[in-house]
Order: sequence, then C-alpha cells, then structure tokens
Amino acid sequence: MKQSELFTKTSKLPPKDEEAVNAKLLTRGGFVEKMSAGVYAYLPLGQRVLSKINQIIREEINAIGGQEMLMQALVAKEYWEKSKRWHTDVAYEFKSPFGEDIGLGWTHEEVITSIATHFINSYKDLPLAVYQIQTKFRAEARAKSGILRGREFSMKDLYSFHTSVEDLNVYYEKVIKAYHKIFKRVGLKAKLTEASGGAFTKDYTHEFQVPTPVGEDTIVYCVSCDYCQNKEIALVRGGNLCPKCNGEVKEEKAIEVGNVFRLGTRFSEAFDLKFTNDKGEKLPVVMGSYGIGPTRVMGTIVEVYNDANGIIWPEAVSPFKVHLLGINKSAEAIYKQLVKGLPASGVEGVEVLYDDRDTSAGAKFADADLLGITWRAVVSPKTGDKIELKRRDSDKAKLVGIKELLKL
RNA sequence: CGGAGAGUGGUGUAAUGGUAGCAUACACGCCCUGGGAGCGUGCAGUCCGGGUUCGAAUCCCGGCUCUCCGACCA
Repeated sequence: MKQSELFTKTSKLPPKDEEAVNAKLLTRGGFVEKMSAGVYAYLPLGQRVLSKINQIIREEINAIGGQEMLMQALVAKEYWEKSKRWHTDVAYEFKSPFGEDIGLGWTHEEVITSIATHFINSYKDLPLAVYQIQTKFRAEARAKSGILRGREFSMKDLYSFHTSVEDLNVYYEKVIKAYHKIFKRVGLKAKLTEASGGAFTKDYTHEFQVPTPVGEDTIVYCVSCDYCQNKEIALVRGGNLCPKCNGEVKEEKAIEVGNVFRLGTRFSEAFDLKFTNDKGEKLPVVMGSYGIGPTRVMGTIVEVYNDANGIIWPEAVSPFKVHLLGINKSAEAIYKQLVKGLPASGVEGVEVLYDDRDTSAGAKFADADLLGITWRAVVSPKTGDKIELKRRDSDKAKLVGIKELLKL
C-alpha cells in the first residue's frame, strides 16, 4: 500500500474533544474517527488492526471447537421477555416502523439459546460451542475513555452447551486457556481475575484484566501466586497477606478485556432448551458464555504500548509489517520487491506501507512513529544499496539487504 | 442519570461588546531534503433558535453536541 493513496492522513494535534490516550493517538494516526459519543468508525488502518485481532481470536477459538456464525442485531422483544431482560438499562429499545418492539443486541444468550432449540435434542449432540464476532450496542450512561467504553463496539461472544455442570467446567477451563493464548498473542498480559457475574449470572465468574492506570476496574492480586480478584468481591486489600499463600497483595487499576460466565441452565430453562439423556430423561442444557471485545483489546493495546511519539503496535497486530520510507530518494524499486517477493527464490512478499509522499524526511519519521508499525525500513542516499531497519520499540537500527527484509 | 466545563475555517487556537486574526492541512509555484524546513499566492470559520444592543464570537434564555468527575456497566 502506498501511503499517498491511503484514505486517511495523520494529524499533528489531537482533537480537542478527546482526553484518552488511545483516542488521541488512534485519531491522530487515522485509525478511528469519532462519530458520536462512544461511537467510532474504524478507518482502513484501524480495520487492519482489528482484523488481525479478530483473526487471532478465530484461530484460538476454532482450536477449542468453536464454530463461527453470525447472529442478528435486531432482536425482537419476545426473546428478551423470555429471559426477563426486556427493559434493562443498557439496551437500546425502540419501535420499528411496523410497530414491533425491537431491542438492539447487547448480548446474544437469548438468540443463541432460541436457535439451539432447533438443533440440540440429544446428549449425542453435546457438547457444542458456537461464536460470532459482531457489533454490540449498549446504552452506556456515560461513554468514555475513547474506544474502551463505547455504545457500539465489537464483541466476540462464544456460547457453549453441555449435558452437565462437570462438562461445562471442563470446557470453561479450555476457554480460559484459549483466552490466555489470545491475549498473549496480541501482546497483552491479562490476569485471570475472579469477579461477580453482573447481569449474566449470580455465580462467580472470571474476567481477564490488563493492569494499567487507565483501567476502570481495580484488581487485588498476589505477587507470589495466581490469586487475583476484582476489588468488588475481594475480601483483602492491597498491603494485606494473600489468602492463598500469605504472599504480598497489591491493588491495581485494570481494563477488562475478556470474561467467562457459567450460565448454567438460566437461559436453557427460559427457552425450554432440553436434551434427552441416555436414560430417556429430558434435562435442561447447561450453558456457558465467553466474551472478548476486539475493539476494547485494540484500545487497551494502545494504552499499554505507546510513547511520546505515538503508538507501538505489537507485531502480531501491527497494521502493516513494514513501514518503508524513502528519504530523498525513491524506494519504489524496494517497495515492488517487498510486495512481490523474490519469485525466482520462492521468497514471498511482506505486508508493507510505503511512504512515497513528497514530503520532508522529518514528517515521514514522525508519521512512522505515530502509526507505530513494527518495522521501519528506510532507504536514503546514506543507506546505499542497503536498507536501514529498525523496530518501533527499539532505538537500534541496522543495515540489511532486501532478502533479510523479506524474511521478517 | 446527577455534577462541572467547553463549542470560532477540515484540524488546533486568538479575539470578552466595535475591522473575526494566527497556525496547520489543502491547491499552485519556487526552494529544500535523515526527525513534523522556508518564501509567495489561493481556498476556508463564529453549533442551532430566540433575546438585549446603534453594534454580539463575546451578554441573556432555550436547544443540540462533546469532554471530564460520580452513579451504572464488556
């Protein structure tokens, strides 16, 4: 991709109506555009990041048997009424032009449970897990923190169906493992945190919390073992001794990037989702639901990885692998080789954003830092027939040949 | 939903009752070229509706929008 052809441009100054670091940097870089409070458009660069996050999620959820699907956003009142979740304070509810009562989907337990009644009949059908990556709508009283708390946001929601709580628990642990892999792959250090279930279940649940000062939640955790609880339910405070191992307990702000809920039979009973066991008895299906917010993950990454000059994307979610800068010299030939690879040698091309703009060197360097693409490749009279390669998260640059660049 | 603050070219700002100015972006020309260079020309603005006044970006009333704090919440 040539930067001169990119839909967006960068801006030197952040918009005056954004305070959050993620919103400032993402807006300056042209990743997102705020359209209303808590409502953002994801521009080509932002969409590329989001796609990479989504792809990582897909790979890990598919690996634990999740089947991807897509549910509707327009959810009729009858579904919400069955589970007594019509008229919640987070739902966008309205009358359609045909007089129907509609609630925009803010979660999909009702929908998936209703669908599942058509396909789950026997214990032989279970267990099952399906998921979607879709836009959710929540009437947040106060949208804030850029893309961290929006009224419209992306969510990967996974639902699992089981014959027993024991079987649910087995899958629950699998999901936790998969989530750890996902967050690790996108570059986040998420702590498994015990918490309350909110609108979803009365049971205790688990959240994945990324410690950072801008977080809305507070977690209480032990520095010596894996004890970690949301402050809402924790019986100890920072400075106390760990209830599990007597280690030192700390308190820290954190962003919730994922959660897992044991729903039990709440929704299967509401929707009469039953299976027949091997004795011919009809029993309610045991369910779990598991969420990750890709847009929130993106915002969290920016909050965690940035410096005075801009974003520092972890390589796995960088919108491009290489940012190629031609300084006082065209890098067109290098660009073509990077895109096409070296056909004779079988080396494939790499994903590259080529700054071919007729602008100053300083502007190009500044934009490269702001956009935060992992590898910066500079071609200039100084570099001769080599290319200067530098990681965004490092100060060390080295001169390499085209082959080395293609191997990134 | 309570409280506080703010709306001026695309973006960021100045003007506090009296000529709407600057920067940046954009267009054209010149010049320059390793950390957001320079010169010239051009394009472009007071959130909406009322009111006060000879005169309103500025004061008053209403509305809309955004941000922050709180409550709530992935």
